[in-house]
Amino acid sequence: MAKSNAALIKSRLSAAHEDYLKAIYILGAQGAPVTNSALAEFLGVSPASATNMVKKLDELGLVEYEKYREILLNDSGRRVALEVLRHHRLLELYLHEQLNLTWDQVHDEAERLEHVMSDVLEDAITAALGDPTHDPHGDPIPTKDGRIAPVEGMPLSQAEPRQAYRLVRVLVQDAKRLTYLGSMGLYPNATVILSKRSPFDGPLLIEVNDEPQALDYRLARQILVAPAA
Amino acid sequence: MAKSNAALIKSRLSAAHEDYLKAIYILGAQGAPVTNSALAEFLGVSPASATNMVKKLDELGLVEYEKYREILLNDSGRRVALEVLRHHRLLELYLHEQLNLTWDQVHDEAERLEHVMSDVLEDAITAALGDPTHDPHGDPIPTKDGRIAPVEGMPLSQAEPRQAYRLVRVLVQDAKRLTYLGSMGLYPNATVILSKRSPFDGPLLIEVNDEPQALDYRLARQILVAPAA
DNA sequence: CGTTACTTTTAGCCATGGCAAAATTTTAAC
DNA sequence: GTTAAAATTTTGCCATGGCTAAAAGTAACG
Repeated sequence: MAKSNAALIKSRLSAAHEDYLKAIYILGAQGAPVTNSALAEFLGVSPASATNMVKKLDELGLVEYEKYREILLNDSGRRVALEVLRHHRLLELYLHEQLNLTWDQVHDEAERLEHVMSDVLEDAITAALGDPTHDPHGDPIPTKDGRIAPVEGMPLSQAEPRQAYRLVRVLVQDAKRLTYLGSMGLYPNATVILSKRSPFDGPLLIEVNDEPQALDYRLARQILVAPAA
Repeated sequence: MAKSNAALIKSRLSAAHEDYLKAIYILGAQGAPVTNSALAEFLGVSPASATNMVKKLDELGLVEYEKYREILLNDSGRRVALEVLRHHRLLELYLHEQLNLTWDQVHDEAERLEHVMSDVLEDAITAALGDPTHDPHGDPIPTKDGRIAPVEGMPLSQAEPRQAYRLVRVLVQDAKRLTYLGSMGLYPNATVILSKRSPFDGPLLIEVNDEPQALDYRLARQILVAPAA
């Protein structure tokens, strides 16, 4: 019942609705409370616009929301958000693996395609990729039934010096920064060693696949690593 | 100058604008004059909506239009229309060849994807397919610089009896009818012989790849064939 | 020609999803 | 507690792209 109801709702959702739900999910996953202004800033719209849309999402039964309070996804809303996120990350991986787009090109493309992808296409892409679990940035791909792997890894900025780590995830989205990181070999599965920290949150000296590199502290906080095993 | 102007215009076009331009092109290619009501019927909107949008396209410099007269694409409009048509047919072919969608599934999917496809993706798909000339229905794919192969073939309904023909194009778009035609083997490149006509525009008796089949006259008019060699 | 039938446009409405500016509520500081 | 600052919502506006109903233009026939 809840399922068919949600299916009915879903078929009437616009790309804007989906973008808001996805944004609420992503902001929520970052820990901080999801306020209308945080949402507005994330989406690049005015706070007034966010308030308006969140009220609509509440009426559609997709979020829990009371004036001046934080926004929470309910089960229906979370399912939609995870489905859009699944589309996004499947597309990113597909575009990268099968169509040879670079990892800095895939985000923007997926951002537009994710809203117009049928179930048939989702399944076809899943099959072509062999039911993958992570996209080219190391972000976990939600499963079709709405489960998602927990966050793994720690920021490279907090790594132990002289230990070998495996790069597991890059949270950076900006295309130019991704190009730059790629040029240093900082892709998922790269082997990274933190050689030396600089004081005052200065750059890190690291080794990427045995090549020495300097890395800005703020970028290092957006790169997640795990002990190399 | 005209080119960069058009590029600026293009970046502001909505999916609706693109759909109208594509529809004007397709209707125009069918020979009949493109009136606002024909356009409205083709797109499934009211005549008033079509009038409205055509006025906007005129203001954008994409069509030549005067009240109560037929609508003509100008060079800018035709270029946009052919680009959208190129996207559509490239996508149909890609979805069919690389992702194994059936030929009755690809039209609706391409209809949505065609409006959100970047140049980078267009080029990647073109490269993956080896710069193809026709989609799975035999429709010619416009080139990137806006040229399109002329209509080839004659309706199967007008074929010479007992002659071998090659099926070159299927104008049917409806998914159910396509499924049905596919079940008879009526794909592009099939060998077709018209065995016998029935009077009063009745069904045709045909042979498809040496299998006898009955075919409705109206469908036969939407199947184009060329002499087999 | 003039009248009628048909096509096309205009006028006025609706929903969506933006915005800025004004009003309100919450939070934080005293 | 009171009050000032900050965050949030309300109000009223805009553009887009639909719609229906009414008005106007075109065409065809007697």
